Amino acid sequence: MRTEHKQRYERMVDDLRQKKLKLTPQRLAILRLFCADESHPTAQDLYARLRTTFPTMSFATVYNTLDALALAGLSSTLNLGGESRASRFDPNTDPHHHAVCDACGSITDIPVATPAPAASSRDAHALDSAAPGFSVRAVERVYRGLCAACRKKRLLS
Amino acid sequence: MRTEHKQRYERMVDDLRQKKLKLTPQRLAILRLFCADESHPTAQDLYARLRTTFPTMSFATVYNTLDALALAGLSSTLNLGGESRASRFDPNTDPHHHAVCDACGSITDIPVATPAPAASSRDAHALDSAAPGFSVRAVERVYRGLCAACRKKRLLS
DNA sequence: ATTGCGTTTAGAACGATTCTAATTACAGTT
DNA sequence: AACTGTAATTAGAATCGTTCTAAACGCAAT
Repeated sequence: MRTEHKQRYERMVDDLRQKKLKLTPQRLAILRLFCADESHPTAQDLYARLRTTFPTMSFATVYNTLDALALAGLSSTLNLGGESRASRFDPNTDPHHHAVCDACGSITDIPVATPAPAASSRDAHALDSAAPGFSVRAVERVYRGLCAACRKKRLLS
Repeated sequence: MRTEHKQRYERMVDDLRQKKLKLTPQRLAILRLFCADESHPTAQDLYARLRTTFPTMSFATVYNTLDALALAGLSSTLNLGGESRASRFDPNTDPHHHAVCDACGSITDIPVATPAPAASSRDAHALDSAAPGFSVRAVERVYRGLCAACRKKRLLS
């Protein structure tokens, strides 16, 4: 786990270096926080935590850095609606789905189960019938429901 | 097709009546536009078209009406990111997925292919391993890529 | 040490949505 | 058909998340 985060961090730093982008202390701090964060934080979340060590940090810097990572394919941006309309940022580049809790908004990564060929061929057919000529680049799946903790709370009340 | 839209409209009107909500001319106009619109319009889209017949229509009215429908389960709200961050509204209550064009932002409904039991059991297992105790209410799937028209344009340039 | 250009900063601007307080008008009652 | 309670509409302000701006700054190549 810890090593996985470290690898993420190193891939991110390497990418900035390769692209001749500057390794500013602000950027490195953002990367360090972000690559170890499984909670799919908002820009606000990161900003708030960064301000404790960089009192002058600006929102633009957070967004700029996250944009650079997304452009490099080292992170992605999730728009899942719900209470807050804020984007959630995801440093996990392995193929995965998301389980989103209706009550608390928590997001959990779900590794993809390699699909049965029969199922995927049926899906491909449905897609081609409804949207002929559409070329798929990526498929996203979101499970909506209640996480274990919120389900428990709901049963009590 | 036409009858399908009419049925949607009637379900919407019936629901408002049952809930003792008032059938104002503004609401009826919104329903008429919306239930026949396959383009997954934004609130802006609807507002702009409604203003031609209701020059005094307010945004709040559009949002209020769409909220009422969503609450009744007669429509849903899509947050798909992309260029504009505006929500897209969907009057189709049949189970379906969405194909979203990266270039033009168009959204196409894809009816669900009934999944192979083997595949869905594998998915359930992956979900339960990664998010134990999560109770699923709904599953959303989004295909990202290029629609036929945008793919064609891209090949030419 | 110098210097060029990418970065950061604070704050303004922006787009989408929600809220507010005052006005209007539906629909049930007489 | 007039009356009335209450929900709905309106214009505009407020809010939230995000992007832009122009000036100051500082990394890294020389």
